[in-house]
Amino acid sequence: MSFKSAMLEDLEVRGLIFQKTHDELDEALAEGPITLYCGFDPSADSLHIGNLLGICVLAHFRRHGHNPVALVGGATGLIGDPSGKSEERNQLSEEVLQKNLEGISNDLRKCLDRALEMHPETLGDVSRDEIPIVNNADWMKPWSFIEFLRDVGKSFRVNAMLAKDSVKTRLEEREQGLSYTEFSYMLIQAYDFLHLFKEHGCRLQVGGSDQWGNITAGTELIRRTTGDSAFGLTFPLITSASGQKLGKTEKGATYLNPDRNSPYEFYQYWVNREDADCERFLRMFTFMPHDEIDELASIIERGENRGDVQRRLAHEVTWLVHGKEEADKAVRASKMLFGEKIEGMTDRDLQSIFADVPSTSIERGRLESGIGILDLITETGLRGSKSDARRLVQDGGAYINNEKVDGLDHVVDTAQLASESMLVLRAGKKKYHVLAVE
RNA sequence: GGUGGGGUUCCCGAGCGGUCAAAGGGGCCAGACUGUAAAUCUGGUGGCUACGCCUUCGAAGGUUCGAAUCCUUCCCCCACCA
Repeated sequence: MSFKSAMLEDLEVRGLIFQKTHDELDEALAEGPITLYCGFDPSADSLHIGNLLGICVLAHFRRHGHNPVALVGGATGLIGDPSGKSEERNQLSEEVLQKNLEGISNDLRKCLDRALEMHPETLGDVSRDEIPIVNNADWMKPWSFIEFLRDVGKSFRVNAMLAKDSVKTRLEEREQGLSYTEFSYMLIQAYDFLHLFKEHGCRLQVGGSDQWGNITAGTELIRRTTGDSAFGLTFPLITSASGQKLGKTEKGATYLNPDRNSPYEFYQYWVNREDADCERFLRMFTFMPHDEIDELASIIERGENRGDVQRRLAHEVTWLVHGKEEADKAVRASKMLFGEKIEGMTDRDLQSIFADVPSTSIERGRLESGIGILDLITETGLRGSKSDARRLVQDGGAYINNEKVDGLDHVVDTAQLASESMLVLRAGKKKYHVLAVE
């Protein structure tokens, strides 16, 4: 398939087109910059990796010179989108919602701005204007129920609503059912589109493939009330090559907010992607030139990947979400946390690298006179008993500053500090503990 | 209420007088290999002042030089009968 617009061409290559409402979108995009939007659900105080694709799609549009608008669902968040949900959602209190709105607006703004500082070689002619972040509560709240039913509800056929996938699936699962509240959700999202169309000249809504029903409800409403046509475009639902949902780990979702998941954890999420996912993810989530991605892909194809491709991917995405400085730090921390000898560091460095690692402080005097390794391992809680600690050392699984402890009678003293006042103990491959003298 | 079977270490499960800190498997912990993956392989898996000692086999008593193993009582599970 060939496109007139560079924009759709690019999205196609990136694998980001799932469905679009009509092909005229291509012409519209070729003619010049258009305004488009994507909505984000305030179900938590931070977005997570599952939301990242929407951000990236907006960013791709922005880098092509179009004008994205981000919508946060201050109104819809009070209702709950039934799309793709098997059960009725818990309603959020106004207070929590407010906090969530601030959190995700913050995430959105940062990412969308950083998207412009990356890869100038693929950056088009763009506007540096601040991206509008709008809240649908601002225009939904003033409506009275009666007025909304008369003005907006009139344009919806229940038959059509019932036919939508999001509604149909829920009704078929009789156990769950669907509240009137959630059933009405699509009216609000449809009205959002109409509102943005009128007020911001917004002609395109993008979203995940599960949003198709809500998006087309919007384009229909615009056609009925104004006679104009607006567009919808969805991107595919992303799963890993092995079928895992994007962003999910054993511990749950990985969030964009550094207070929830540190930049290091975020970076690690991407480092741990399978080979088979790397090329796709590089295209979707980074702004690297395609020939550069081709090159990385060929490394994997030749079977020569030693994790470099993942590290490259991780650095790019971490930069987008947490900034370059944090991304670089995550790279350094990863080296330390995966075996590189720790020495000649400052307390500050160690503190930031091992921020999430448990630590114990100890009196300077005790360390000066030396502490047996077995005592140290039990006191720091790395092992629960001395017998257990003994086994660890015998197995060769005990490390100080990433150097293997040589024997059971090893004595630790101040000479082994890796920085002014800290040293790093390790049990096995991953379990770290920071010891600090006070 | 009656009869039969059973409660073993993190879990499952063998053991039925000394050779039992207790087979085997799972899990877990390490190590090797590797790319911070998976798989595989190796070792370990009650505690301690450690070639020895102490505490563990539902609970409490008892027999015995010696008990997870035998006896008594109690508690709890399961099956069948009423």
